[in-house]
Amino acid sequence: MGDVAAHIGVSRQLVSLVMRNAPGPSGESRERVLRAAAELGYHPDTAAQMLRRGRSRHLGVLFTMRQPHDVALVDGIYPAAERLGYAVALGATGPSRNEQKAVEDLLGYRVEALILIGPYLAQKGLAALARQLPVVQVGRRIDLEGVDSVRTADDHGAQQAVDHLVGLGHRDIAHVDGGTMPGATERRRGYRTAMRRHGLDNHIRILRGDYTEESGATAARELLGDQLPTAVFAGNDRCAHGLLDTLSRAGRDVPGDVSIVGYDDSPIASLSFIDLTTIRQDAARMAELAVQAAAERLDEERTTPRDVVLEPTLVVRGTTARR
Amino acid sequence: MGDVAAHIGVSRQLVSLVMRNAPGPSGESRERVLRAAAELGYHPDTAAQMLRRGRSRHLGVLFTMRQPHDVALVDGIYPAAERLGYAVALGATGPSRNEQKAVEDLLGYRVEALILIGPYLAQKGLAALARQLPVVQVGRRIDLEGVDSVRTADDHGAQQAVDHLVGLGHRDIAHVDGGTMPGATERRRGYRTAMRRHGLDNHIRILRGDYTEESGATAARELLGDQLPTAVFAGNDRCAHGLLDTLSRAGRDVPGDVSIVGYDDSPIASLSFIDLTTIRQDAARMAELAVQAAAERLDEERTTPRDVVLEPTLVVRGTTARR
DNA sequence: TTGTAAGCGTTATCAC
DNA sequence: GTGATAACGCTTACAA
Repeated sequence: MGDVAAHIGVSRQLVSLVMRNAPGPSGESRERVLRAAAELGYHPDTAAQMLRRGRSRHLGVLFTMRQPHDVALVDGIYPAAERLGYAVALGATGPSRNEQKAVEDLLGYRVEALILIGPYLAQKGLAALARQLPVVQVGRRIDLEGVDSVRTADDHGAQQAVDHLVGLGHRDIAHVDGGTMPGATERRRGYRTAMRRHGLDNHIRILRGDYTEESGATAARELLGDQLPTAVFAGNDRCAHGLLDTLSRAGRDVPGDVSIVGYDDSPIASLSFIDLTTIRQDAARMAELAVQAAAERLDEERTTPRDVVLEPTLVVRGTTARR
Repeated sequence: MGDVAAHIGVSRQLVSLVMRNAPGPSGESRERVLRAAAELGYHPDTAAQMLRRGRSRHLGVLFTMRQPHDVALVDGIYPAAERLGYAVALGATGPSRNEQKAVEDLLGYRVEALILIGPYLAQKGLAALARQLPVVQVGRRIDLEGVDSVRTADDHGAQQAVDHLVGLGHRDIAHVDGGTMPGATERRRGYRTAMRRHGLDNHIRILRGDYTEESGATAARELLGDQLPTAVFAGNDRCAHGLLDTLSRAGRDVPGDVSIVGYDDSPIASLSFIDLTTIRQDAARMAELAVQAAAERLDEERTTPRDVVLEPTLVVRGTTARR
């Protein structure tokens, strides 16, 4: 910073004011400083800023890059955070890096709040975390002091899926669930509720799965070996994809023989050769609400937990048809 | 840090020594300090460390979360960096965040080198960047002062694909290329070379594509409407997937009617219902070499550019068969 | 092992 | 608008 100031013969604090565009400097000075900064390739040192300001104005985001829906969420978090004056620190988890480690790194950066996408932190660890800083869990409900959740009404989503299928004349509707994945319990519950509501109690059939293509494929094989339902509601789009491909390959026509509904409306759902009927979660909006929840705790001192629930919407494409 | 020291009645610098496990403190002190730190939920402030140390010991990683292969690279970078004493700062690019912005953020964190995965920074911007800090581009060749590249011998990979197909008796082999995506030029060249080497010059047939499923689907439709080759070498696995599904759906059997080879050996390739013959790029190794290249510039003062090239390997699965 | 002191790049607060 | 000065939390060097 000193270099920039020296280069155009002004004070360091003028440069400082301009760089964080604070009020004061005249338009002319602004321009001179910015030009000089660009010329010298100067960027303010974020670490020094954080230190001096006493706050980082950073939001930590924990994510796996595994689910397309999670990727969409991360995309949405950047602009939302920027609008509220926050920067984003990413912490990836994966085979070589567990949640614990990622969280510790983020705490080291003094992020002011944590947005958890996907990863399943144990309840105990979460509670401890939430005592240190606001935590927002995206995708599943958390009932803990200091933790907000932003999610989709997954039970409604599941009901929409079933209603849609029943409306098409299906009765024999199976569900490949998401096991312990975020939202899976609610989707399972919604499926059961809707089936009962339609008087299809004895058609309820739930296969264990998770949110991967392989679980869909496994379920498809099971259904083929047993008795094929006329429709399947999958735990998410990836699972639906596995179902779809495995059934097709086995000579079953989708949607001629079997209808399939996915969940998420991730990019794969709209691929021309998948063209999956699915339940849409609005990732951009969820990201926005997650950031907002964090900001409310940080800037408006909210302390009572919030559980923000969005309504999902049915997106009808080509994998469902009249029975 | 003062709190921790006060809490157990020791000096701040003892705590400092323990926290970064420097030699000196006795085993007993170590334990007491660590226990106290855990109890108080204390983590050293990374920003303050960076500032005082005068270096960040951070590697900036620019990535899109779009390609599975890129995700695998990010996974590999973490452990590799850790081994060499570096931390990782992630900069995601996507629809809402361009490379420019992501790079500036990383520079603000004073990352000591930049590892570029996937994103296609313009040559000019790259050259300017490389004057400020070491840059490692993963996935494609860059011939610039200050820029290293780590990539797979994509031309060899393409040749392996063609050789494999020719070995199975195929002659009419098309290639759906990756357009301007990283490595696509080399894969195209390798395809041409191998076809010529086998005397199949007049069977050379290249369809424009990119590294998405949709481009594979489009190419498949084109091939179906024109004249179906007996084998297709796709630009990458995602493209192969689009080809595979679209052809299957059109009633063509893979590999009965058409053989398909992908590229990357990403997770989708090994899905049971895709089971794609493909060319494997060793992402973990590439990540390691990328980190190593950066570390060499940083720790061993290497200044001459390096272009590290790995040999890919053919992975035979179920989408290729004797003609 | 401990204490003392300096300094990293920035921002904040003065008085000018 | 400038200039001087302190402070953020930590590491490092040196002496005790």
